[in-house]
Amino acid sequence: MNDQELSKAYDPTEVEGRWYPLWLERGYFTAEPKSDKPPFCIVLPPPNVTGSLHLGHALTATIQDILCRWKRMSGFNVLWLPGTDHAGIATQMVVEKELKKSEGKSRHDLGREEFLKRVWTWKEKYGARIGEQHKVLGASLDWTRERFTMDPGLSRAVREVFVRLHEEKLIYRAAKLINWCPSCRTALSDLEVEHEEKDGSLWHIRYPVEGATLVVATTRPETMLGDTAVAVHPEDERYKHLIGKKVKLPLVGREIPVIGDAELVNPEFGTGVVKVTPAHDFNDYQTGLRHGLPMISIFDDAGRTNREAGSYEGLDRFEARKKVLADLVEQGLLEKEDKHKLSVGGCQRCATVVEPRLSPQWFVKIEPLATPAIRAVEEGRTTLVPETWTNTYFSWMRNILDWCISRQLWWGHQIPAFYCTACSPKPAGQATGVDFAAAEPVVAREVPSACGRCGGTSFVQDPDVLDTWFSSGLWAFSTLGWPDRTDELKTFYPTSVMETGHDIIFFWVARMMMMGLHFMGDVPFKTVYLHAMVRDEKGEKMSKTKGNVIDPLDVVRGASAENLQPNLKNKFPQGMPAFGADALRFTLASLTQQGRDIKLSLDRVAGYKAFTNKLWNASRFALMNLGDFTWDGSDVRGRPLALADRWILSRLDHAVAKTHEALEAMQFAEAAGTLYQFVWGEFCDWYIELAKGSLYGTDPVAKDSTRAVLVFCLDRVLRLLHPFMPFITEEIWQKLPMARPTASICIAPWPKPETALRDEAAEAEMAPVVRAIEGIRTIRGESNLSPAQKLEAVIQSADARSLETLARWKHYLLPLAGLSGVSFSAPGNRPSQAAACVTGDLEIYVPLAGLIDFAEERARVQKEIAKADQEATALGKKLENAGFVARAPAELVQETKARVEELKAKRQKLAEHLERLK
RNA sequence: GGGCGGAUAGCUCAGCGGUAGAGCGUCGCCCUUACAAGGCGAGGGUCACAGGUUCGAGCCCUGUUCCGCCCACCA
Repeated sequence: MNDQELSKAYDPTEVEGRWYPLWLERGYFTAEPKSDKPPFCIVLPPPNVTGSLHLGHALTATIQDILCRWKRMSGFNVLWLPGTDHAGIATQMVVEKELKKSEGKSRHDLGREEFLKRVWTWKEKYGARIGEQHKVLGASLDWTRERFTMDPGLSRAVREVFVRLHEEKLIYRAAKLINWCPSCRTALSDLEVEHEEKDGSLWHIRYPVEGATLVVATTRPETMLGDTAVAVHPEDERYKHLIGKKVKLPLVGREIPVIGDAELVNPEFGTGVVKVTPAHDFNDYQTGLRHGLPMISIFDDAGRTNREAGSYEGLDRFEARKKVLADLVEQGLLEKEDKHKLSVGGCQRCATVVEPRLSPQWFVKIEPLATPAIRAVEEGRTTLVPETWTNTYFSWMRNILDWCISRQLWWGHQIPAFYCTACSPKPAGQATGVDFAAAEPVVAREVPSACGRCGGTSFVQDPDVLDTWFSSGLWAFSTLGWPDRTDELKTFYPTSVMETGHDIIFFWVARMMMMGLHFMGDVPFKTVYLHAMVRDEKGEKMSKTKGNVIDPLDVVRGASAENLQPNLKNKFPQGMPAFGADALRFTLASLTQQGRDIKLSLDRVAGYKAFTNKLWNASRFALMNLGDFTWDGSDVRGRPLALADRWILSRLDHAVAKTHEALEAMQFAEAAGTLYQFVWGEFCDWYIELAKGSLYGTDPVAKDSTRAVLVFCLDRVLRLLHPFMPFITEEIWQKLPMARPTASICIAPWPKPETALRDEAAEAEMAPVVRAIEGIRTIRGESNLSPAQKLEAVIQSADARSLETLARWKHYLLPLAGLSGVSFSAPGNRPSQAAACVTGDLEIYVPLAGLIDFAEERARVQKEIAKADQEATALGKKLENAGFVARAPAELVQETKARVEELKAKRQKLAEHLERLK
């Protein structure tokens, strides 16, 4: 049996590296395109290829792997499909940054083609790294079906969707006011703008109007260069007579009208007069449309003032603001500046203040797509878990605006719109090229062969690319082979569960719902499980700048001190130990409470690392004591079982049922907690200790029964734990001497509850045994007696059956309570010079003459009495309450009465004992 | 301005109508031949505050105060 022996301490680093390659080689994670088994499918939310995985990814991977491994063991044809997202703007930025750092070049120095080569190189490197990280975590992904959003197949799906939506007039091109990042120099969708409350000013500026002065209030004085009206409320008595008159715009000299607009103007706010800049503010834009105002763009794509700004041309937005204000002051037109809080929109990627800008872009007309997506959730075809997110989903979907999908970037799916170089308008001052803003494109799956207007055969493709989320929106079916009608698509669509973070409900979940319903005619997934955000132990968001990022791989493999972020370095000055993937996964599962942020505490990870060690050593104990026994898989109940055996089998079955129920309800913390409690609190703390009697004894039949139960319990508990801790469970499972139904625990059948294992009688019989042992242990502990000090106990009870049970299982009592002997008798004739404990119907006395200070024992007993009194008084009050007796369930009233009686008896016995201690 | 979470033991969190729980940390006694990453025992909470419903309330309702997040065009 030497080869079966385990090392004394569990070493995850040694074990975890071994199994994954084997699982892969044997194809356990490869889904069958067609199968008689029921399908279960999750598509992994594709991580961005920007860099490495963080703890949020580890959480996602853990939860999904728990579900997939559980379903796989439960007989499902599981497809968990991995992949990565090209993450347009984010990836382009990191590569640009690296290029700048390593070669001092910009992407423009390289040119589009060369730059894209660099991005692909980056993608290969980081895409592979992400794959490796998932393997380290044990994620049972089907790597034969790995996808990338810019794979040829997925790109084809993108073009197909674009063309079809265009044909359906759900994609259109228009010059509208859009969010523009002057730093990234691209359009952004509304979602990519993050609003933040900031301290600003409200400037009051005098605008001269025929014989009078209107004072406007603005937070952005520089935009006055593009003002095309001044608005007042049509009912405002102060100003209504001025509507229709002309204002002479200061600094510029342009004459602009005073208009009345009840929607834009709130007469209560500021001065009640609003300057209108339709080309640089969303409200003003709408106002401009309502009143047919001219729209003057005063900024270029870098956010600098253009020719329209006249003498202010060539200034950055914020310089322009300073200059405008200075000039206004000089001309005595600035009335005052008030402090003012305002919400400023910043670019999601670079935080630059977003500039609303008029620009020709591509849009998705979203309302026709949103309506079915709303209905699908209303009708319960897709359920959000926790369901509190349903309202969030609805409120966004019901107020949705058209989606700007074009980006002025290089990295991404280039828009399949083609411009005929022969008949398209040319940009001013240039002989060649196409004026994209003015030209009419042909939208097509491939480059057209000839121009429908002029017959020309030379085309240029729209240089813009699509919003990254456009392709991710197709992820649930593009990855399965759409637009081809593949077997995978037929088998696995709709997918079973979408598991992702609640921060991307709008970006991703909503878009997948819309695209899935539109192109597949069915929801993309039946359940959406939205997990919480992982934060550090103080509840702060992890970020590189804060230095509180925890790299999941460091947690798994350990890290030297110099490689740790500052906060971790403080915690682990000697470096961080390797906790192992199993411990990290178990921690994440244990902290996954629905609807709450996860504050990851490394102390907790350490606690679960200890748990893996506990499981390891419990198994080690079993292996050391199995001799040449091999469990043949036969029913353990066919053997003569001792009380402890029957009891642990019954408890195990409770754990099986509870774990299963918890997983069904996606209560991962509950499932993990159940298993933790069973393994540590019942199997290790009680069963193993009780089993030692027969294992070390001489009765071969009893010995083999215990051995069979040990193996049976371990087999089951390892299977239950496997979805949470894949590595250690496989390692131990392979070592158990038993007939294995499958070559790997990965595909071993998931344990089902078996009522035949339930044994209420055994659980009831165990109760007094446990109570007696705990009572004696308490006496020992409170008296500060060494465990080595063997004690004699006298146990008395009026209930002969209790005494009989205890006597029968005396060999359980002796070792666990540390007794040299025990005697049983009816109450009365109590030992003197003894410590006492009254528990249930049991009175336990431990003679301690010469061993303890009886003054302390008296104090202890008095405390016990006080405690009993306190509880009895509280319950007594309840019983005196007529309402309680009348209305509470009879059973409860009965229980309460019984408890009071018990407490009184206990008190009585303790008091009598106290008398004898004097 | 709307909406959603959260506030329970020193820390991280369970519990969501019937006598307050776990892990870690703390304090005792122990290197008892599975495990000192361990064993046994103990201490520790007016369950944010104020009302209400109920025989009974961390648990349900109302309001208040903090903390966090999301959405929203108020210049």
